[in-house]
Amino acid sequence: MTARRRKAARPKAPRRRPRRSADETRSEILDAAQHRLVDGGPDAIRLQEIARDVGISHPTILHHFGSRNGLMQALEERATRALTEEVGRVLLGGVRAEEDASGADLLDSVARAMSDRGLARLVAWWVLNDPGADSDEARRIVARVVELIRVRLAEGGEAAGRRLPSREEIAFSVRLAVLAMFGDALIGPSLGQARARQRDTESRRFRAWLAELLSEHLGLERREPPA
Amino acid sequence: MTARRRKAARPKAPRRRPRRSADETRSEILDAAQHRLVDGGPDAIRLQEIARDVGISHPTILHHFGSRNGLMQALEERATRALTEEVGRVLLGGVRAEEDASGADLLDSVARAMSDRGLARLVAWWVLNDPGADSDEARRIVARVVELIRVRLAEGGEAAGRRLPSREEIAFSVRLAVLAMFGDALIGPSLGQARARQRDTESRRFRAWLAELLSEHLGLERREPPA
DNA sequence: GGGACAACTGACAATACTGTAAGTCTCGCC
DNA sequence: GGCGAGACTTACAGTATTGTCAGTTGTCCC
Repeated sequence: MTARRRKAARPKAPRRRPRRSADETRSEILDAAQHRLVDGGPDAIRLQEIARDVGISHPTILHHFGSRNGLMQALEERATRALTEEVGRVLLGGVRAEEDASGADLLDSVARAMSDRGLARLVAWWVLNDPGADSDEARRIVARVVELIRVRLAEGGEAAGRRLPSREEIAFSVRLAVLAMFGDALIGPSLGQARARQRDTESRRFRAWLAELLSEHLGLERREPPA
Repeated sequence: MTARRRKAARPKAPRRRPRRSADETRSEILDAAQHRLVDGGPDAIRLQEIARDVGISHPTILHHFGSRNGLMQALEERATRALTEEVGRVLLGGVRAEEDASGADLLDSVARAMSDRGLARLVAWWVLNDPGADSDEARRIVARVVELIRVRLAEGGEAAGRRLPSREEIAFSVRLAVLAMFGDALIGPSLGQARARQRDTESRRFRAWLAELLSEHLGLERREPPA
């Protein structure tokens, strides 16, 4: 009675299956996983459900990522890279391109990445799951941003003969901006005083206000492009 | 072969068991659950482990809370109440008691509640798990704080003949402070530029800096108590 | 064309977790 | 002292989820 422990998979309906490349599938799996993570909470990452979303069977996920943990790690890596690139793009692009990418636009970009693309939730999730985590990546980005701002302040300040804020002061400003956008994406709407309809407007006003506050504090207010 | 589906629990060693009151046990269970949630991540709430922490069997938890969900709900309720009380205590007490509870102390209190007691993590967890959540409680607290500050500004401002900031401006300031403390508790250390040893000092400096920034902006800087 | 490699699958195993049943023991109360 | 309520336990059921196995099929390359 113990024989035949396994039954072979039989070709039920040998339907022609279009096959994707490994990278393509991996990417789709990651997309689905991220989607679920972002709007379903941490418990929403079930291999079977992700598989269903993508239209594959769940062992395929294991085939590609080795284990559930492997999937999570891949997800984290990909998102970190995306975040880094986003920040780099926004900052380098935004700051250099136009003369006045002052404050508000920059904050808006970061805010969009944080909330629209679920970055804040992703980050929050990692932090919760891995309390001791300590991202050198983030530190490095902040450091770079601080230097960028310093350079810009030096350029603009010379002409006006203003005093240059200390590195710490700049670092604190950046930290504040990041924390505010991060927190805003998570709990901002619950803190707003406007009615539900106008939360978005309120958030935008808040960002503008913050940008103004910081520029003012750092002495970065170069307004009125030559009319 | 189908009889005797259940075996009665037999008195293995009729050890004298000291019995706690229901409230006591409930409270201990909640403590353990919160502890696990705060420093083990969202997946760390397992009935069996909580039961082990407390020194009871897991059905006892179900006996007291009905279901796992019931436990979570109770946890949320208790923490919300604690938060509300904390904020109220700090604000009403802190603002009224001494003349100069200005900014920094207040931020420190909130920060302590957020990080030491794991409130930030708790909140983050709820937000992640319940994306649509929208806390009226939080909104109400913010509103109350705004009014308090307004009153205080009006008192101090009359003498100095300063212009009173708009409600929105105050609201934004409060929002910023809350977001900053919330975010700081979660990802602050990963953003700091100091080496690991001095993160605490850096955080404190950051709070002081923020308090200064906000007081200045709101025109709340009444320094130098009569020497 | 044929062979190797890898994408992919269905069936199953193993495990872990929540929840239930039924009974024991303690305490407060009359 | 007896009794009822409820705190608490053991044993078990049910189910969901990750992971394994062995096999099939498409694709690339010679």
